[in-house]
Amino acid sequence: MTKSRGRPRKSPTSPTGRGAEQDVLHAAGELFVRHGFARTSTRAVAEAAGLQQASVYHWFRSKEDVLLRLVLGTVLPSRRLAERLLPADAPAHVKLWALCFADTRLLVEDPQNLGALYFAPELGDEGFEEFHENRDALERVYGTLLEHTSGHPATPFDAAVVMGLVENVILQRQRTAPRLPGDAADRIADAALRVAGAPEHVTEQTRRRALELLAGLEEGPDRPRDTASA
Amino acid sequence: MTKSRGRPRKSPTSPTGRGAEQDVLHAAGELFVRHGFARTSTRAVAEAAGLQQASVYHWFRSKEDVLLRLVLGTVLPSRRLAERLLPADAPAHVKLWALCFADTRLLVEDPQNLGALYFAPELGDEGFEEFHENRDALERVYGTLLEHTSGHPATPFDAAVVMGLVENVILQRQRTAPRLPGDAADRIADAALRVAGAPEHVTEQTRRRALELLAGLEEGPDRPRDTASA
DNA sequence: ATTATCTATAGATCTATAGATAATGC
DNA sequence: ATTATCTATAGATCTATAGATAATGC
Repeated sequence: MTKSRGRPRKSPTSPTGRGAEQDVLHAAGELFVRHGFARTSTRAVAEAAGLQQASVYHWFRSKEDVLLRLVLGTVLPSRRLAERLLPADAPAHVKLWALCFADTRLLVEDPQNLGALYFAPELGDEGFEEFHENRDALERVYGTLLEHTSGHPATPFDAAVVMGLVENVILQRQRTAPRLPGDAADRIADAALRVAGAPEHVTEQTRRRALELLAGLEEGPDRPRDTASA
Repeated sequence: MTKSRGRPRKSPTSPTGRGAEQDVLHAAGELFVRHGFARTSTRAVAEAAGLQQASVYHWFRSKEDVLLRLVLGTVLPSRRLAERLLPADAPAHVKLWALCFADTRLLVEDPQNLGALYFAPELGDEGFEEFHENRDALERVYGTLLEHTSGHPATPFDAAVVMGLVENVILQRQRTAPRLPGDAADRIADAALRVAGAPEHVTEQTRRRALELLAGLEEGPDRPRDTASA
């Protein structure tokens, strides 16, 4: 634990314990999801992060920049997962089930439900192109796996319907009462195969093979083992 | 065409031709959907409606009141449709297909895509209880028809998945490129039956019977024929 | 010297209300 | 008298910048 660099904060504890930048992202995530981006002031973010309002601008160029960082942090893991699944050596229906399952699980297990920010109208503004490129790439993977699963050409509409099945859990989490069952990810992935016209593949075998595939990916190529690097 | 009552407007033409209240609702719908509720000022609404900012408050108690009117105007037709379909004399799978089809069509054919307002974080504020009651009632009808179609108990999660399939077209409409095929409503309703575990009912016969059922409802009970009432 | 924070504030909003005004209705 | 509009504005924001300050690094 090295001593911190600049002037000390008035309230000297970092809420996340991981520095001011993370404090701001964490506070903003919570407030943007709960109240919406436009209605959350930089003052409210700073206060929740244990800083003065102006200090946010040492770490971020604008309020929009904070939002961009949050949505990129949410869509990038989904995209990486999808693009590592796509070339895997397994039947298309197993890969589609695995993608829906793992992507749903990412959304369900995010403590802040940051996926809710995907629906912010501000994402239509200039400066969010990088987010949309990544989301579009993810949607194309859904389309490709859907096509290979169903055996028919899949339109962007079809891909969006399946991906919408997954993203639907974001909206369910936002409702007041807790609605998501513990096996939500399995059930969304099952539903995706049914929508894809492959209900005969909704089996224990598909689920088992998909989970094995995902387990393999986690220690697979491009993802070096988490060896304790002293 | 009677003469108008109060002081004349500075710009004397009503954009909708249906009076100031409708002008405000139409302008607000357009702007709230495009830019979001929080980022749309009452000044912008008034200008698009051909009024001065303060005149909005002759017709609405607050900006939130405008939003409430818009979302009620969108969810109420869906709820009415659902509750007239529910007791109809037809198999559950036909009624479920009909509900998904008709509800999707309402969303797809709304010129302003007002369904986008369902996702506004402001709907979580106090004062929107009436909206949520109506949306919840609609969701319960989805759940009941799903249960009767699949033959299994349906959880709130299951109902929300099917209703989410329908509402997904709202989000697809918001994306830049036009993605919705002409038969989007049919395809969503087909997908709903597949998710419900009844792919064997995705047939021309189901579609035909559902369309007949809907045609019957339009002139059926509680909906007096649109006779020219001079 | 560098860094991260702080204080202070400019300038631009934005919502809702108060009260005046210009029509029609009776 | 009633209605629907208008003008003007109070009071409360909100974002981003300027510049001071209090640490550590060398």
